[in-house]
Amino acid sequence: MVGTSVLYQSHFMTPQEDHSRIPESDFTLKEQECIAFMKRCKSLRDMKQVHCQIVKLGLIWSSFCASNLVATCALSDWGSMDYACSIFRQIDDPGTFEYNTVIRGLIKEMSLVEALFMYLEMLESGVEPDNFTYPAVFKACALLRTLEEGMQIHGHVFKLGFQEDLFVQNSLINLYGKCRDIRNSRMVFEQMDQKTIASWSALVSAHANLGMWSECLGIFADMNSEGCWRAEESVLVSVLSACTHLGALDLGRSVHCYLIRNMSGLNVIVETSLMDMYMKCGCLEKGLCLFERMANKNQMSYSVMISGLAMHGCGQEALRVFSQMLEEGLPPDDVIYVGVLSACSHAGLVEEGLRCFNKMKYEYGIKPTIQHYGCMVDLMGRAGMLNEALELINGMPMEPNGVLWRGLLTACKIHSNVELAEVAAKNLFQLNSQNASDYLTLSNLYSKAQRWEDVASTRTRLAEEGLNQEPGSSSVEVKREVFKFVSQDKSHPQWESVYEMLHQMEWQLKFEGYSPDTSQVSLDVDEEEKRQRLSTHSQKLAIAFALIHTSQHSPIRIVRSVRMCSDCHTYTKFISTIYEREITVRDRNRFHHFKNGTCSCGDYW
DNA sequence: TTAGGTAGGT
Repeated sequence: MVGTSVLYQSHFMTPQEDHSRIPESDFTLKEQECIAFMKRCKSLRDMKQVHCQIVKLGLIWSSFCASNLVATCALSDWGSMDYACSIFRQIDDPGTFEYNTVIRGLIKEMSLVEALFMYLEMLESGVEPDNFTYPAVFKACALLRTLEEGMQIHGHVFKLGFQEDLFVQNSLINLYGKCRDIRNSRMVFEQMDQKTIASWSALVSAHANLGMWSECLGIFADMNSEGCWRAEESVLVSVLSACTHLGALDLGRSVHCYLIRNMSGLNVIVETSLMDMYMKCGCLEKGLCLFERMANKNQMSYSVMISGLAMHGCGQEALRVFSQMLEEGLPPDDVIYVGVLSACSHAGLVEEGLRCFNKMKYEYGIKPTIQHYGCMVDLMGRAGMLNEALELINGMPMEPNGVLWRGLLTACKIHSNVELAEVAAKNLFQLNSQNASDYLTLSNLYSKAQRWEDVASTRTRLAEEGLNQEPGSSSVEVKREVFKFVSQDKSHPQWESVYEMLHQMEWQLKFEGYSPDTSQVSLDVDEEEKRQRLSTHSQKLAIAFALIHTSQHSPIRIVRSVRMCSDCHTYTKFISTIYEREITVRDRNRFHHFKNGTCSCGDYW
């Protein structure tokens, strides 16, 4: 039974109107009419009118009507949880449906803890949950990332025997996924008799959330092989994200083809992920083309485009897109400014970068984060403003992290400044950096300065710390297969033909005027040994392999695990002319596009 | 008689 206090708050009825009980046998027809009216409500005001009618007709005594009233108020977009709860609280004997509705309503307005308390109240009141209760409760746990409570409630599911309900299982996959418990997420999935697109989707998202990109693609392949291949945008967006992170351009392209064939139009999220995938897989033109054709660009589409252009070294173009965004009235945020500042840094646009940094702080009131400072240290460092970069670090309102000191150390390497490099390295090592490459960078600097004793002591310290440098690698995609090479690699079955090819290439390079820059080899070995080591850097092996196995004029795409040495850079420029190939190299930070003897970075990287 | 899971892109 519902009391009357709330009802009289309505503007549409007065206390003197009678709402005496009508016989239950007359409920059905009038109930249906009231429910039909509820469904037509477009606002809380409409709802209050229907509510009055219900009271006037005496139907408020019908638990079906009262339940629907609570449900409509709790779950409609225009609804009000306060109103829904006030009706709910006046129901004498709320049952499972009423509790389920209120729990869902609370989750809808993100009152997640309250939703869990409502579930507890339900249990304490002796109202038995059903298979509709748990998907909602697990959703609350998933959003709160509360694994412990989620697991306890999973126990209730077993106790009540809902463990085989499809919706309960799907919500559990999601719960464990969100709580980073991938083992249990998979276990629930594997124990399911029947799997729907939502089950696959939840499992793909669980892996995507953890950055398990290869597994994500594996699940997607299983999903297809089990005949569950349907246009489900959310799954495809996760798959595109995996392609982006792994550089799996071919799969990304096939997802794009599928979307074009099967969808009447693409929404902004799908378009943005496609654009991101193309840009990060090296297809700048394709990304730009998608961007230009997008009907509705939002802040994130601009952000993806700006950071994509930054990675490709197109600083001016990134700044143009940024201005376009501001002209369209979209406000910049801190993430977009990371893209803008890194665009300036990669393209050597020092003045623009400094101007943007100040504008961000003073015009838009965005407080610089450590990422922004990282970009600025990079920007100044690359441009040779090493003391200014150090000053910026020292004046930061927060403690500098390893990324910043590493940025300064790399800049010192570029500009051969051993003194400042020692300052950067000292700070970096104090942060307990477990990165062997930092020691090697310092050692390379000492080697360039021919300070062999310091080279030896740095390498000894590296050994003492027990750090192993994972060898830098270059991967190349040939006929849909990825081949990975490390320096001086002879592990590939065809290594002899690769080395033969390298030999032939060297002749051509010599003829064209290339001479190896042996200063890039930081070992105290003779000149011949240095040349030999230099000629078998992983990138060169990957290029030789690609030249053997790909058709004439076809582009070569290489993914490096570490930054390119300047000799490999020069070498690749020569190769792009001699063999008339476009070569794209992606390292951790950016792309280099080699064509006709030049590189898109303009030799600034 | 009422309802539910997945929902993504920097």
